[in-house]
Amino acid sequence: MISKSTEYAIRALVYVQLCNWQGKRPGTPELAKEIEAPVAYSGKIMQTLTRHNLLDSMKGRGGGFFFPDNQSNLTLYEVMRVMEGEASFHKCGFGLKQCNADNPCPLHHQYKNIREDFFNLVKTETIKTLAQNVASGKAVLNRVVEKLN
Amino acid sequence: MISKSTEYAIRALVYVQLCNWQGKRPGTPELAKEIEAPVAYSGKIMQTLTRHNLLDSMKGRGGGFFFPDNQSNLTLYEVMRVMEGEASFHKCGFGLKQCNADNPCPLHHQYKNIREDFFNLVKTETIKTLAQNVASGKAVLNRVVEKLN
DNA sequence: TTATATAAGGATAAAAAGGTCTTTATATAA
DNA sequence: TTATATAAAGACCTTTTTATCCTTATATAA
Repeated sequence: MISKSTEYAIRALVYVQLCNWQGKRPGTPELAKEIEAPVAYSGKIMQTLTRHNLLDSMKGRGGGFFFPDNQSNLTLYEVMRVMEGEASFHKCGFGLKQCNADNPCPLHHQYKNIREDFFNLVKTETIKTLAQNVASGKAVLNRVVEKLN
Repeated sequence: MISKSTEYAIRALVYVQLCNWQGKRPGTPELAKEIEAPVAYSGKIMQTLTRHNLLDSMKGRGGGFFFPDNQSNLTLYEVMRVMEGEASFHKCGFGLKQCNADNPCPLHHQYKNIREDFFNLVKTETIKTLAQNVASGKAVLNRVVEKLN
């Protein structure tokens, strides 16, 4: 449903947002460590994201990644579309090339609901909303955090 | 969400069910053609399914695939579990290794609902229910059927 | 200006998923 | 018994996804 690369991308962007809120611009090694992804591969993914203008970057000493005005209203949909393409949202759960109300696969109507719920979710949630969940301590970005008593 | 191999498997099983209802036991070439999948690869998939006893087969002339008593109450869950493993049902949408109510990823609660709906769907639908949709003309198995006026 | 830290880019490699080919075992029919 | 049709099995190949390595461009700091 969501590829590993897209997962890395979303986690990375959430981390960039968190850093930006603190006036910082993380670089690839820092960000890769935080999201527990390979450094070089994370670099490639960030490259894809900046090439598609999902965020900005600065080269050179002190450089890093950041959002314009340090705020991201990117939906997960936009991230996933850049990483996997629009088609990934519309595929038949049964694998048929042609599958619609007129020529439904045997699973069409039931699967349609789930696909729509998913679509709605990624169109609603943004990097910012996810980052807020982390900032407020309601969610975690990577490894399990020890709970205090 | 569902791999191509699992899609082939489900489509093949539905076709076997339809044939069985007509007192026939399809072989690999026939079945592969019907579900529009590569013959040799279909053979491999059928091998996996019979090895896990999701259906029976007969070698030799006049052989083919069939369900005991010509009826299948296999859920899609069981097919998918054999093809992709139990883990595929429980993965975090965000890619976290540890993700649960105590240590939720930022998408945990919203994604949980979708994953549960999907789980419920594959636990409910069976090869037989899908085959019934095709037999009654409410759904198609493969290519688009021309509609008569 | 020079050293250094960074993102970008290109080539390659490793792993996983999807797919092919050839041989073997087994059942049926002539 | 022999020929033939079939599933099973094993080795291999191809494509896609994930990942690595090395070089280049660019910004900052000393």
